[in-house]
Amino acid sequence: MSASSSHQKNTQRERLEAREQNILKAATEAFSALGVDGTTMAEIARRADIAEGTLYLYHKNKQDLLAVVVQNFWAELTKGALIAVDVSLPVMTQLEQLATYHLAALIQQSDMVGLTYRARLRHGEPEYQLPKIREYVRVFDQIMERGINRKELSEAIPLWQCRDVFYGALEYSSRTLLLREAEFDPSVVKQLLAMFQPYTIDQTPLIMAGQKDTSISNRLEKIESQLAKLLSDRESN
Amino acid sequence: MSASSSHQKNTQRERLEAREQNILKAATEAFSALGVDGTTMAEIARRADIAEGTLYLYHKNKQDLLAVVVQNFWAELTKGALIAVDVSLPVMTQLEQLATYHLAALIQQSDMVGLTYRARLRHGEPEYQLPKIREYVRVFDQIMERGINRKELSEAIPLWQCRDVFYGALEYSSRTLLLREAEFDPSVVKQLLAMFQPYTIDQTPLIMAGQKDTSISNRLEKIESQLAKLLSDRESN
DNA sequence: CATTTATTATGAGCCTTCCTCATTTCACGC
DNA sequence: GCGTGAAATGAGGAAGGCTCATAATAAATG
Repeated sequence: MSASSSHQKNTQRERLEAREQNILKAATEAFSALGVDGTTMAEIARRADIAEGTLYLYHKNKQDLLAVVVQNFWAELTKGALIAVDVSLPVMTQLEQLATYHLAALIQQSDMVGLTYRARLRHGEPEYQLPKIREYVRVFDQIMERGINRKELSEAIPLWQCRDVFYGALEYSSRTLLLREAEFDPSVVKQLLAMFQPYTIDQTPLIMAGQKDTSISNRLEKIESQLAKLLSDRESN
Repeated sequence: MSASSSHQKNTQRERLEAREQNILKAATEAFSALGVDGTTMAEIARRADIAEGTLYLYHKNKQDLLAVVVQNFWAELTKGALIAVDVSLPVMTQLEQLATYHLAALIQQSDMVGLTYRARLRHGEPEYQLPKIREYVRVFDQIMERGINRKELSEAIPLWQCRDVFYGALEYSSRTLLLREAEFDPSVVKQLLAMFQPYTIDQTPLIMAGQKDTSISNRLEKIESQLAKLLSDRESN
């Protein structure tokens, strides 16, 4: 089966693989454009240029096909996130990169968020979580672990709660921005990261000394960032 | 019902109202237990003890019925939230009450979260937001406004971003807790509120008096110098 | 090449579900 | 009672998910 060079163009397996990709692409575009309920299996078949029955050779049913589409999306997102994050930088910068990447992706491909909620609903429903999403979430966890190892983050940081704040806030923010038909807004990321400041271990000895009153130092940080923002805004005018 | 002794039991309007409530209850229970796709109009009609066609005298279609169910849920939640929050207490305490109430509700009625996502999908889809949810969200906004008025919160607080962090984090946290089959966890609320600390204006005179703390004045000086630098840079352009 | 065998593709048709509408039942005033 | 308008009904149309008997194609064999 290896010496298939004599055959026409592709080995059977390759043709099947290509067909599979074709179906995935057709389904993704259809679901994205028309929604789950608005998309019929006939429509997907038409877009993939195959018969309706053929779909069922590749996917058990519509729900299964949707799950594959969604999983594929998150797998691609994971690849992009790993590229967007530069591990050589301070972890707070890495978090900023991830947050920026994530928010931009949610805004740009907002349909996929809805499809993801839909794909989770398996009919035997312990609210199953898709494996590829787990992998994506791990990108955040890895950054945090790195932060702890490098002593840039407190060991006492409540990891999973921070994760929920991070992703939860970004998803809601993306929805707000879309609702207002606004563009990507970097201040969202800024504000969010500012909230994680209390968990950072400042590297400069100056701050180490002032660590006793976090409330005040946070307020100052707030002023600093706002000031910076105001100034940059003025500059752009 | 006592005064209308001449009539059988109820006036027609009351009977219709009761019927409406019956349908709402039947639909809510069915959707909640079986999911949207798992619930047929026939099943709802059966539970409400009416004919299938009758459903369509009260609701345009299945999607519309779902929307009514979901809206009703959020309206009830709003009532509960207003009771749960004691406006005489400090705003941070009010926020804690709201967060606790919200998280508990999401955990206890997690089905409704899924139904809500489903109800949002109108087929002419600018990702419409349900009015009753808007009202619910206002509970948070009112607390924040109160905080600003009472000088317990900074005026510079980015309201909508805080709102997204608040609700986004709580929804994600509820999902995490459910996934682990864990109970309500008060530490989630604690951690979340801690992240809002930077926006609070401390009321104790202690801090007011300690304003000449060197650490603070040092950092203020730094801000001043940065500001001066930025301004001079700007001038030179 | 010819023939057999295995794999892959097809689409007519079944079944379920949403929804409509012609018909029937009911409530109420006269 | 009786007529009128409102409310309720359920049979049936329409549409979509999915199956399966059949056809086409590729691989294996002589």
